[in-house]
Amino acid sequence: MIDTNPKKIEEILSRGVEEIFERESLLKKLQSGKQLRIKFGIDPTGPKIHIGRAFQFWKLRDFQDLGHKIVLIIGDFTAQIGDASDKQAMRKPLTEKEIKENLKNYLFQIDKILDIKKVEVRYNGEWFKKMKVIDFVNLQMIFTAQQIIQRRNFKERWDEAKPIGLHELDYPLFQGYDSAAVKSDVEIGGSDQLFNLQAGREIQKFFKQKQQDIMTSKMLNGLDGRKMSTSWGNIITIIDEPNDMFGKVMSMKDELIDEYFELAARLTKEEIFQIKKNSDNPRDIKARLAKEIVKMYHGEKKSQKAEEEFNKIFRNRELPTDIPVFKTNKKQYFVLDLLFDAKLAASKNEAKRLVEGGGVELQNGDKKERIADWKKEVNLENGMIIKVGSRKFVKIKIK
RNA sequence: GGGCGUGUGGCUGAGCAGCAAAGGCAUCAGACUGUAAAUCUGACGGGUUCUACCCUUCGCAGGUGCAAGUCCUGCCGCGCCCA
Repeated sequence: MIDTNPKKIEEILSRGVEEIFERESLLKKLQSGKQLRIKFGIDPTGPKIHIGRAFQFWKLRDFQDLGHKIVLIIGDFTAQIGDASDKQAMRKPLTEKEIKENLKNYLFQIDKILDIKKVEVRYNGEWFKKMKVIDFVNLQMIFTAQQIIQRRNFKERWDEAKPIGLHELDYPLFQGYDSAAVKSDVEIGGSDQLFNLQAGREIQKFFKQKQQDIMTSKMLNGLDGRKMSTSWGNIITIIDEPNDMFGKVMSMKDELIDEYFELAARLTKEEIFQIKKNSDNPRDIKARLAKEIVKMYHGEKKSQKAEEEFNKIFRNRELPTDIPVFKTNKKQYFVLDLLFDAKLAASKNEAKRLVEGGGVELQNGDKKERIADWKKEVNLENGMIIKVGSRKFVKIKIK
């Protein structure tokens, strides 16, 4: 029932892995043939899972495929606190309503990667909501203030005199206590989670449990090479539309290709080697990577289509398959009003800029006309296409 | 409770009383191409009768100036230090 194939185990312990404590112990556990409890905690803080985080779920999937038990901790309680990992500033606590909403979306997305029916899903409110204050204080006694504060991102904020919420210091305790509550054998997380994962080991020790082994994964950088972050807009989420997903991969920096092959795709080393052998043009390698990533979340067919669509629009500069339609009953239109009304520009000033920059083109059949004068009034015809930049199109429909 | 400091456009961060407000990042357009990459160029609050004019912005509310992001007063938020 438990797969102990050495090759698979080796893959699990190496691919995309940053650190393991204790490696020997974990290896033995995996070889033992016993079913392990693999803990993974998520705070339903944002609505979407990006492909960087998805890597960790794929890692869990590997464990699941070997027959181990995935214990997914939903931090409905801790989400109200806010983890300090990876944060330079305090995080706003979420309301219960937001948490519920996020959670629903989360499970739907996780199901794309894990077999959710086989996962043990636990909410940490289950134990925290009834924890007594005295028990919590006891938990705090396991650590000294120095131990907690020395953690890098606390230290940095401390040194820079930036605010650190007192409650934030408790976060590692809560996450660590989760491990004791579910008696986990292994916990995985991002490399920014190392501190929290280790707290789990300490707390398990305190409760005289066997200490979990911990594994941290490498962090996938965003498309521009900076840290992935929703606010940077450099992420790909696993529910992005196929075309979007494909395009985003194509737009990433060339230097990131290897990283994405390792963390965002599931191809074997041999396959990757082959791809690189076939072409040394980054465009082609990226296209191959993009296709693979889209396939993981949308399947072979849609992935194929996304590639065709991409080539159509950007390589051959043709029109996309689906063009939004702008319905109107006016046949004469001032360009600025047209762009504004068709939502191709957020304001008339912006429309003006676009025209002045030479980014606006009208297409009617084979006739193409670049609009250079923003005062111009144009005659509309059914089926006419307005093109703004290289990727915004609108088709005119006259009522 | 006391002292000091701080609050600027999507973010960051300058700003001597005459600025729609430097720089950086992000964004958008153009050229180029291997692509929505890199590089270069330009734009980047809104509106209009459009090389000009008008309106709205620099935590909030008042005040002094012909003129205030810039000075004064009072609030509010945030930070540090002392208690």
